[in-house]
Amino acid sequence: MAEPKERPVTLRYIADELGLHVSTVSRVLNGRADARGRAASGDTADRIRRLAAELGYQPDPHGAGLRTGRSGLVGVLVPRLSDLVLATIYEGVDEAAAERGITTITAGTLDDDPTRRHRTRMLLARRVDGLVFGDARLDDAFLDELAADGVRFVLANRRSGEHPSVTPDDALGGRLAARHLLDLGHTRVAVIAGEPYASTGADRTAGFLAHCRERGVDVPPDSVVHSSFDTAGGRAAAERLLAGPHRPTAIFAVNDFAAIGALGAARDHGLRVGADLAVMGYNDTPLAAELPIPLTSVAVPMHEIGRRALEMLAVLLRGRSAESERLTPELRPRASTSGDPGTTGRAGSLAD
Amino acid sequence: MAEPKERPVTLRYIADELGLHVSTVSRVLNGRADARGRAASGDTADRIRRLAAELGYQPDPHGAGLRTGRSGLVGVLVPRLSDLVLATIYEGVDEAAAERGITTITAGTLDDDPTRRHRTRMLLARRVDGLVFGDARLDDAFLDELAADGVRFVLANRRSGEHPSVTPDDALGGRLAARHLLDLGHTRVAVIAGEPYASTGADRTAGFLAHCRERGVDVPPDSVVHSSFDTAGGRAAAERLLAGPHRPTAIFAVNDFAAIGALGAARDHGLRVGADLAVMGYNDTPLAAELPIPLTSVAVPMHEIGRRALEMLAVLLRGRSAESERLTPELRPRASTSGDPGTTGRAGSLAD
DNA sequence: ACGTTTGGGCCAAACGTTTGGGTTACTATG
DNA sequence: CATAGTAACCCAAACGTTTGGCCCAAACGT
Repeated sequence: MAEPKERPVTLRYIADELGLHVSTVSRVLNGRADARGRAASGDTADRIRRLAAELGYQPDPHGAGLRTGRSGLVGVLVPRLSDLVLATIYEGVDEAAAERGITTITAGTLDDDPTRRHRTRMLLARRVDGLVFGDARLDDAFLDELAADGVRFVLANRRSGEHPSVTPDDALGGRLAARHLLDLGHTRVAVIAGEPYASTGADRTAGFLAHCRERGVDVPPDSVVHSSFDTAGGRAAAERLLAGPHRPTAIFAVNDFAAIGALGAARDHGLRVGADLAVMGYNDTPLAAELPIPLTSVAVPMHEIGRRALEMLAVLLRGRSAESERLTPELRPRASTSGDPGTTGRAGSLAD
Repeated sequence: MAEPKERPVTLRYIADELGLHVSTVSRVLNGRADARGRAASGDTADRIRRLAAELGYQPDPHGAGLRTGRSGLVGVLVPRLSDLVLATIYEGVDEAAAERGITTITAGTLDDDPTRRHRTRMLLARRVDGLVFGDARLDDAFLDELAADGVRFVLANRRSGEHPSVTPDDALGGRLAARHLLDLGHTRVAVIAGEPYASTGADRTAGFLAHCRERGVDVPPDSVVHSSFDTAGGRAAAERLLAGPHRPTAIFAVNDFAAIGALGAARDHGLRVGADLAVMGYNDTPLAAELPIPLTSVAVPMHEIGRRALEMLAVLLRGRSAESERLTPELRPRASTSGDPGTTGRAGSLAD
C-alpha cells in the first residue's frame, strides 16, 4: 500500500507517470472550465483524472497560492467564539464557504480594538482573500482604514456606515417586541439595550422606542440601560431597573442571554416571571424555548445571516459590488411574557 | 505614502533596496535564532529590520510553506462550533496557537463519521501540520487509520484508545457528583448519561455508578438513560426518568445543557427543583450559575484543556512524543441540589 | 495545391521563501 | 609570514502551481 519511495503526489509526478507535460495535467485537473476542454483529448483527460483519483492527488495550496496570489482563505472575526449567536453565524459562514471550496479562519476579538487590529493583521499576513466581521462598531475607524487599503470584507450581524453588511432588520425586531408587550397591556416598559457601540442593540432599542412613542407610551430615559450581552450584564442591568424609581412591569432585553440574567434578578426580587414581570429576549437562542420558564424572543435567521455574508463576500471577491441585506425577524411569544405558567403553577414558587 | 508602483513588499524587494542578497535578509528576518547572528553584522541586521518594519514586511506563507513543507496551520475538529463547551475549548486551543504563531482552522463534524472524514480530508488538503480532535469516539477506526498514515493529532475533551489526549478526569468528576448527591441523603438517583460513544459521558457515568456502589446505593439499569448533549435531549431523558417505575429524587446529567432540559421537564411535572427534585449538571458552563435556579455542576477547566491540547500537539510536531493528561474537576454546589434558594451564583466551596 | 484553422500538447517563466554550500576579506595564531 | 579561523555575505537550487505562448500535425476551405 504505502510506496517505499514515499514520493509526494504532485502534478509533475502524474505527468511523468503518464508521459505528459505538467501543464497539461494542471489544466485538466485544476484548470478553468473553458481551458479544460482544449487542454487534452477526452481520452488523455480521462487517463489523467483516473490516475489522479487513484493516487489521491490534492493540489498543494502553497504552490497554487504562490502563483495566483489567492489563498482560498477568508478570515472571520467575532467578539467571542463562545458566544452562541456568533458561533451560529459562523457555522453559516463556514457552511457556505465549504460549498465553494474556500476555507475559513476565525479569530476572537473580545470587542476590543487593539486585539481586533492585531488579529486582523495576522489574518492578512496569512494572505486571506477577504474578511467577514461579526464585531463591527457603529463608528468604526478601523473598518474605514481597511476599506481605504482595498481590503475586501463584509459585515455580519452588526452594520457600520456604508460597508456592505448582512444583518437582521433590527429596527423591525424592536418594533415587534414593543408591539407584543404593549398588546399585553404593559405601560411601564424598560429596555436592556446592550452595548452602545453595537448596531444590534442600538437599532433594536430604537425600533422599540419608536413603536412605544407611536402608541403613546412613554419610556423614561432611565428605563433604558446599557449592558454587556451576557448573563452577568443582563442581571446587573435588570437589578438597576428593578431597584430604580420607575420599576417596570415588562423588560425587553436585546439579547437572550441578557434576558436570562434578568430572569435571575427577577427571582432575587421575588417576582414571578410571566405573572409579576414580563421578560423577553432577542435572537431566539435554542435555549430560550427550553428554559424552565420558556422565554419570549425574537427569532433571527442567524445561520442564514452567516451564509449570506459569505455569499456576499464571494461576490465582492469576484470584483463585483454588492448591496447590504436586512433579514426579517419573527416574534416567538412564550410563557415569560404571557403569564401562563404552563402545565403547572409552581414555577415561581421557589421564591416564596 | 502609497507607492505608485504598488510593488509588493517581499524579501527580494528589501534586499534590492539595501543592496543585499535575499538570503541574508531572509536569515535576519525569519531565520532560526542561531543562524540569525552569523547572517549579518549587527549593523546591517538593524538596517534590514528597520526597513522591514517600515515597509510592514510580512513573510508570505505560500512561499515559505512551499519551501519548508510546513504550513503553520492546525485543524481543529469539533462536533459543533455552536456547542459552548467545545467553543470554549477551541478558544483555548486558538489562544495557545496564536502565542506560537500558528493558526487554527476549525470545522464542525456533527459527530457524524462521513462528514468528519470529509472535513478532515479538506484540512489535510490544506496541508495542516497537525490536528486536534474534539469529537473522538471510544471506538474510533478513523483515528486509528490516521495514526497509521502518520498524521499527527491529539484529542481534546474526549479520549479514545491510546491516542494522546487531554481530558478532564471524568471518572473523578462522576464520583464527585455521586458523593454530593449521596451526602445530601438521596438514595434514588438517576443519570442522564449522554451519547454512549463519547468517553465524557461514559466515564462520568462510570465514576458516578462506582461511587454509588461503594456507598451501597443501588442504581437500577433503567435509571441510566442515554441522550444527546443538548437541552432537548436532556428534557426527553428526564421525561423518561420521571415517568418510569423508579422515579428518582436526584438526577445527575453529564452535561449542563442536558441538565437545563431536565429542569424544564421537572417543571412540567410540577416538581420544585432543589426541593422536590435535585438536578445537577457538568462542565459548569457560565450559564449554570446565572440561571434563575442556579445549577449545581462540576467545573472543568475547558479553556485549559484546549491550551494543553495544542501544547501537546506542538510537542508532537517537534517530533517528540507526549503523555495523555487528565485535568482535575471541581464540584460547584448550588441551589438546584440544595433546596436553598438564596446565594445565587456564589461559587461553592469544596468542603468534604 | 496551398494557406488557414484547430486540436492537442509542450515550454518556460514566475510567484516568495529557505538552506546547504561557497567566497571573500580580515584577524588571530604559531 | 604563512595559515587557519571566522565574520559577513552571496549563490543557486529547489518547493508545486499556473498561464501566456509556441509548435506540430491533421483537417479544412477554396
